[in-house]
Amino acid sequence: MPLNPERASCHPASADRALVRGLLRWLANNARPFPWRTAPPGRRDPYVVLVSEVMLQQTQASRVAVLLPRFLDRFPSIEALAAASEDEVLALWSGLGYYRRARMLHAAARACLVQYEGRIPTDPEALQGLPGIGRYTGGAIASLAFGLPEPLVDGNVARVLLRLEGRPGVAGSPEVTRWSWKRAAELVQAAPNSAPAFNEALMELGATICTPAPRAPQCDVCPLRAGCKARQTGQSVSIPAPQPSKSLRRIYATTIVLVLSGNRTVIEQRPARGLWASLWQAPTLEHERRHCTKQEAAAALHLEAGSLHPGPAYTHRTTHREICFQVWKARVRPGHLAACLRTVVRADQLGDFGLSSAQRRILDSVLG
DNA sequence: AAGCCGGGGCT
DNA sequence: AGCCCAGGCTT
Repeated sequence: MPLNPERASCHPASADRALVRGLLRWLANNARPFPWRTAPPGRRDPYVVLVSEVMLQQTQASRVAVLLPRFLDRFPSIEALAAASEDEVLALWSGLGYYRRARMLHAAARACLVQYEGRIPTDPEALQGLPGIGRYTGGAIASLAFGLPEPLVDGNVARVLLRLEGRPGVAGSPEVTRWSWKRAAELVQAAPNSAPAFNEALMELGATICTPAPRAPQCDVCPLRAGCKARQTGQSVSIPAPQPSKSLRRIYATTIVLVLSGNRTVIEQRPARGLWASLWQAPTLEHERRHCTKQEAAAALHLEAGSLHPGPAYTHRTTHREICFQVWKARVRPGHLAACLRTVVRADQLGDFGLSSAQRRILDSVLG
């Protein structure tokens, strides 16, 4: 008689408790110091947990470690964030990518003011009702800030759990997601009082020891190596299976950096939807198949073709786009600017605007 | 269920 | 240079 798969994956609570204990011992000596880890897990400032966890979505911790302090310095409280303009929030998010997160975080701060008297709710259901907060981020706030025994599963946790179990599956697939949350909930139930530290330990182990391909996991120093099925069967590297590759779209972008007296330049705002939505940039023309010609670029800005001088060229890659930038540079007098080019800023004011990394790099290189 | 949204680090 | 990682929302 075949085993019921649900029964076959059942774990004795005593084994789960031992696993939790092992991880907690390991975390005590191996947690990396990060700006959002200023208090023990379960007793952190909910606002700092909210901001850092939204930043950490799809973003490496080392990157967040650099940019979080600047953000918290400017917006030290949920009231300060709610009172800010969206433009300024985007400026402080510049360089982090996935800029919709910044808008939703801003909206979440305002929602907390309106609905919860400026407090961040403790209930996971209420948390998930806030913009930009899903199952993972809601669990992280409930657990790491409020100390509740809530499970949480991010990419690191899913990978660790899959390898422990020797369970194949494609990262991020619905089936893997379902199973990971169920397993994480079982483990949290095995030691509800230690849930926050346990959650953090699982994520930290995944980030530093049980690393994703192509980095080889450091199984020889893993606190869970004795009970890891993937290690026993030599499958650590092949679990989880890679996601099917996505198609890459190429875009040809022609950017014209206008230089005015006093080291000033002209910027424009991108459309509210799509790539780099609502962010600022030097005037840019985008095409599907080729760069526009020097004449086309000059005509679009009502300049003489002779006033354009070649600048740097480089390719900017994102997950599913390749943007080939061709840069032109033109010195112009303020009185000769076309009407559509009305936002003139000093080079040293560009930090006050939300710019993509690509535009930041272009403007920095041309304006010095 | 599938597609959209950046950026940086690894080998 | 090429390949990889990862939440939440929208459609």
